[in-house]
Amino acid sequence: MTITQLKYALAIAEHKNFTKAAEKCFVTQPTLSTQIQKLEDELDVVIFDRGKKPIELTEVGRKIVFQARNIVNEAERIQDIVDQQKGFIGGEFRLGIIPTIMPTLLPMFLKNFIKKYPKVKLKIEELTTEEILIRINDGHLDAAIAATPLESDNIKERVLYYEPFVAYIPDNHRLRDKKTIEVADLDIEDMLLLEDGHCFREGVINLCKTFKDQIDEHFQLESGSIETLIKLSNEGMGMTLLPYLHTLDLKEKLSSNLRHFAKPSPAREVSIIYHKSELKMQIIDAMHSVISGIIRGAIAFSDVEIISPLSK
Amino acid sequence: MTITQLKYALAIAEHKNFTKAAEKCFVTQPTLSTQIQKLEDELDVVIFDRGKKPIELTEVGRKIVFQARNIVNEAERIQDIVDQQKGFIGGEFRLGIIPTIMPTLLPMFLKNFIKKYPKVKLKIEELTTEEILIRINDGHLDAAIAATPLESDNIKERVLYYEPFVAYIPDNHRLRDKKTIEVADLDIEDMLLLEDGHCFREGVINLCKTFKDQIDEHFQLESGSIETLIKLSNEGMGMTLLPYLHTLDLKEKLSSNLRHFAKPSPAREVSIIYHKSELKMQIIDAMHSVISGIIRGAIAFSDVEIISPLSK
DNA sequence: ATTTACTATAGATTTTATAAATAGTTTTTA
DNA sequence: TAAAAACTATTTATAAAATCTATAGTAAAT
Repeated sequence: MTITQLKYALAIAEHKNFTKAAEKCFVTQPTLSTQIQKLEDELDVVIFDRGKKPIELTEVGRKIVFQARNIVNEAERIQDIVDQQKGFIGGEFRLGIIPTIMPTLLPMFLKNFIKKYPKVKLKIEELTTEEILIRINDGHLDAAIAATPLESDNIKERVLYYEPFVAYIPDNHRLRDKKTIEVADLDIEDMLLLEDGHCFREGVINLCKTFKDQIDEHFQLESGSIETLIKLSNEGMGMTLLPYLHTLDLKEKLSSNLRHFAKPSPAREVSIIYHKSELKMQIIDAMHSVISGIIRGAIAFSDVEIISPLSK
Repeated sequence: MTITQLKYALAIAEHKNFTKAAEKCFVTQPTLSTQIQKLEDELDVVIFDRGKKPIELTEVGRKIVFQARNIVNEAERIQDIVDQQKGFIGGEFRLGIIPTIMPTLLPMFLKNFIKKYPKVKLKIEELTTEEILIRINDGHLDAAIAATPLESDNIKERVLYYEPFVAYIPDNHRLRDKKTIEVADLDIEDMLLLEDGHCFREGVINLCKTFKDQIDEHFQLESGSIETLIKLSNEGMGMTLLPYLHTLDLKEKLSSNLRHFAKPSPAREVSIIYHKSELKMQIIDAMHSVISGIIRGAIAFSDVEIISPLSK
């Protein structure tokens, strides 16, 4: 049994296809066939049921592949140990970001990061929180940026910043003339909410949920949903709440519709999250420090005192 | 990086000597030299400091070897998964037993066990609890039988039985004429205690400790210390306490000196303990069931109601 | 029935692991 | 301090393996 064989088995289990898995492993298909056969012979069990199309794992195969994932992960940590020793920050780093954070945060930190850590090959993907959790667990993502807390097993969180919500209030809305908004002013009946807007806590959560299905259908299909939210609001569907960073690049005409909350402002917690194994921790640390620095700058321009809904 | 290379590194780290490690790995010394060099070249770090005699691990080498232990352990679990799937109970199984359990328990279950599970190659070693914990952690033991609870991290316990203590009271002792003994009758001043006799709990623990150093010097050096204890008792050094199973094969002359405790009798908890990774769990299960069965038989002949000091 | 989409097998080639012999080190001993 | 002992590293040869190319085999889809 070799680590290579286990990697091959993982690739086949993932793609359910020898040929595709071979490509991903940068070897030919017969190589996989023979290596998997050797592994099966050595263990004297059948791992893959080639009878079914697409290929399926046998019962014991599933257990073996699960364990193979552990072994390969642990093996990769050796390189991690070496990198840490050398103070080397580099290699491939796959980062997931949720849609409502992606467009505002990415332009802010990306240049900085690749300048500071040119040896890191960043692969960034826009994914939903749900997809992110799956991919961190199966090893397809090294880390992600998402709204927290998630309280997911196996996943650790490290807070990057708290992003206040800002009310967007169109013409003719009953709250239009208020200078600052109170949480108590909010009426769920005339408010458009983003899926991520579930962070109010103190009792608003349940109200949000009544809107959630509707929101999923209308906005969740594309990443630019916050733009859509603003347009719907402009067309009289109600007020809405925007994450603070999104309000920074609104056109002047639209930004006149913004109303900040009275302090303490409700906010969402944004964290970098990663597997508990803490693989590639140096890069995660690096990214944390870069983003924290950038955000400190962005917040400095604002007049918003950020208070987390989680802090007492 | 291969699993083989990691195993070689582990062997060298353990024996601090390429030549000895090579023997243990059943390869020649140049094989180890070249494989370790390949590993070091691939990772581009020095793992072993050959300058020192005996060989030492470098700082990063220590971390790598620690991680290698993980990887190799996880890799061995693949075979474990396969065995479990096949219902196969076999392979090498290294069991540690503490001195005061070894001579009585081993003859009782060994024949039974090897008859029922002939494919298991048992390697049994008599070790102190301390040595056992070290060896379970470093992977040199698969399991052990010891007095519990130990509350050691990384180690799980599964109770096999509760073994009552029986008082051994020589001629002319003040308790000689009592039919049954109470815990309250015990006077630490005239009692010889075995190191393992620290299981009284309810306040006796501290008293035992006053004797511990003395006991270490006199009896702990050899496994037959209980015999010595009886002899010392016979020579007027005081009464003593014996684990129940030891009293079963005392000569008739000596067994007349035994006095059972009034129920509930103080007892020691004896468990099979193993690493939390639960490697070779099928064999551990098998051993547990064999020993439990045997003990149920042995206890049936006794008139001793067994009540644990831990049960309320 | 034929094509398509795979996986398995065979034979050749390259790479790798290992052994045997030996050279090079350091430490111990006389 | 010279010789021996106790090691590890290097060299060369060999056996084993991993991999490739080409092709055969097999099941599903058309």
